[in-house]
Amino acid sequence: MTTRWLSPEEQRAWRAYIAASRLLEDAIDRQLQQEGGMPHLFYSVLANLSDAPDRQLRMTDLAETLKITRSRLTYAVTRLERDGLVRRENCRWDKRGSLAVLTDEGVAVLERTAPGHVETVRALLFDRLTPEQVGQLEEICTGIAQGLQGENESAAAAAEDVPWRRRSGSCSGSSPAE
Amino acid sequence: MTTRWLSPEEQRAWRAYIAASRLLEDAIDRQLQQEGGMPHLFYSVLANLSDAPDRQLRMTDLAETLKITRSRLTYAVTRLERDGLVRRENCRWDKRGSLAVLTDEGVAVLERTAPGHVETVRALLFDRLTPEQVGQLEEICTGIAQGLQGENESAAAAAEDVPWRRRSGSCSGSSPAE
DNA sequence: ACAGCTTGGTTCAAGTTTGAAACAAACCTA
DNA sequence: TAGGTTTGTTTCAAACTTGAACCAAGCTGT
Repeated sequence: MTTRWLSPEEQRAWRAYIAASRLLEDAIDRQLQQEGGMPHLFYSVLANLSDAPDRQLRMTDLAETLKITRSRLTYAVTRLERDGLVRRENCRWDKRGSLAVLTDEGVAVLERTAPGHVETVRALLFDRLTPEQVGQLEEICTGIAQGLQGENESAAAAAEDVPWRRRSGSCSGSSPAE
Repeated sequence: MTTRWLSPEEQRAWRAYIAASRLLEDAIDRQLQQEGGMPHLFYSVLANLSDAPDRQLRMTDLAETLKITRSRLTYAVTRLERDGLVRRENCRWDKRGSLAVLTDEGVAVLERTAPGHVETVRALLFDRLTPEQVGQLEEICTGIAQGLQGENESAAAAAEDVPWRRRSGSCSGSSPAE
């Protein structure tokens, strides 16, 4: 079949998206690097741990919610561990498992860093969006993300006998947002 | 001033955005790596050159439209040059300058790779958006991008005597989209 | 109880990105 | 026109990412 190229509208949207996402991530990385000494992803690791029950999470679960590979997470946690912000513990239920635990120092760093980060996200993104646009953005991104995960999961599910997975419960938590 | 945290809606939107952009870039990178042997950024370099008059662009201009640092572009072009897809020439007007020129082989690779790429972008993004959402996405991203550049440029402009810059003309071109 | 498959994590090398120099050519300005 | 600043680009080391092994521990069927 002959390729269906992007329409002018799609093309404009695509280019705008690329530009915006590149600029936004760069800006946020720079801010976090300066004020927190770490890239955005590492901050997200801390933020996610702080939201988790007991401030700890299994590596795979964390990687999954962050949408990154396990090896990338291993690197991040290793670095954060070296800096004393996270500690590793082995999972008692599953001897293969490894838990990343947020240390007190990690909490402190997170609390010190969060305001500047949120301020930045606000200034660069939300202050420039109307409430409707916030809703639109969420809807668009949720759909896209679902589609992208759905692929893997449905493929995986189709290849599996058991379609539902049991996972350690997450949820709740009121802490320095991300 | 006490930090204004993100509202629940903003928080949801932010998380969804992070997830979507991470998954999307990963998927696109994987596709392009497999079928074209290069990451998305490198493809974009080729695509942008192919749109340019004479299939050539100054390094700085290219970096600017791609929203990346000059040193990042230097690396990309060096690699593409090693692979024979791009060639460097020195700018005659400005002996400091360097031009990146798309080679015939570069054109060929681009033409061979573009359909799969566009197909992917379509499947992962546009096929999941209504026409209105495409418009919304463009508007949102354009605004954000402008804001993010505006900062630098207005800061730079404020620090300059001459507010407008002369740049080699760009525009036009009908080629394997990006 | 054991062979074989799956899952959770890490390791390692190769590739890419970052940011701060280093350079050279162009552009003032006195 | 010499000296000082700015602009265009590259270089270099350190940091980060990727993907393909690899290893150990759980699970399965026999």
